[in-house]
Amino acid sequence: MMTKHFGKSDVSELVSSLSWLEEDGSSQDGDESPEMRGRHDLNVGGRIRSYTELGSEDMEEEEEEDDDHEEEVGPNGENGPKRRGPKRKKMTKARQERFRARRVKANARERSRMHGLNNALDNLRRVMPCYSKTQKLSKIETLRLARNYIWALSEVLENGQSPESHGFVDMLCKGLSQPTSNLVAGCLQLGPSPLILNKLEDKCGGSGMSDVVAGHPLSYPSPGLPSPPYGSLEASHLLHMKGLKGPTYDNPSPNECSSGTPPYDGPLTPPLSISSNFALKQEPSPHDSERNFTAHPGHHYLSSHHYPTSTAGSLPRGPQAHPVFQASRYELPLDVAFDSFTSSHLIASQIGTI
DNA sequence: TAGGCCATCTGGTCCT
DNA sequence: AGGACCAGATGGCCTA
Repeated sequence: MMTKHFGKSDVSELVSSLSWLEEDGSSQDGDESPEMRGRHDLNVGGRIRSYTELGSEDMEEEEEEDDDHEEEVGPNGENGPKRRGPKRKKMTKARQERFRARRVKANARERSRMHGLNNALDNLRRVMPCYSKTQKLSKIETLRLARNYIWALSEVLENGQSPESHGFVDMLCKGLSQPTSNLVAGCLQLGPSPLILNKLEDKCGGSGMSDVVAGHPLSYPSPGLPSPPYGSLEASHLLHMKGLKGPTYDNPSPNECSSGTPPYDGPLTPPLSISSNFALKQEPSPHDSERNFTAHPGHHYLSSHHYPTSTAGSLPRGPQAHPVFQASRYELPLDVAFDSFTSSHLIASQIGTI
């Protein structure tokens, strides 16, 4: 089977093409075409009534209203703009039925199209570094995190930056809402709970995989910390990151041991191809200079200063973060939550105690 | 109750 | 002609 390997320039282009995700809010009004603006005008003047609300009589009524508008008189007495295009035919009963049938079919297609889109988005969620079945990222947060993830990994490729570093988490959290930032930071720093590790151990017979995961600095067991639904770093992701550190790593199949989440049956292309990307000759991308991302080493990435709370409280949905974890956003209860040297050192250095 | 997110319906446009 | 795609409108659900 042929596998396409993406080089750094590909990654850069991809990240650059997603730059609109950085904008706060999803409005793209600025890109609106004149036709679309015209369409807005057509919508002015009343709510569009759906055909689930309209009986056939209502449809006829609406048709008559439309006919009346054709001779509309403007505010100054002049004739208003007439509707362009061919004059509408009278809605006969048969036409109404055909129209209705067409509409029903189109609705069904649109529904299934959107379901397909949502499935794809769900698959994307599963390869994100903090996939949680119970605390689903919203669509926009998923896209933003995906963009950040790609960008962060490209930085790893380019600069050899450690995926365990503060900067890596910083990049991942860029532009995300505070709850999502907390989720990501928590997943990457605190790693899966002992429960997950135990599960992995059970599944893997207490050898190999569990050692690998437990040995990873990112996955240091954190007694007293909440277990999912606060999200977890998938074992597969740990493996990817571990794989970045050197060629001696024994990389078992990610499908052999999962961390309690359903196995993703689709291709795991983005993370799995990372190590092979190291072998590629990296060429500077023309988009490199266009990237306006900057890592912010030294920032407290758990602080509200860095991650505005404009959408905080709405994302992610579902059970809210554990009080201890929430409190850690500001108070950093090192003795309770961060008992590993790595995490404590990291957090302590951020708050300036070292 | 307000605000965010989401699913659905809808009509317009483009393409085959 | 019909399907895919898109964006606006709407209402429901949920959480703070």
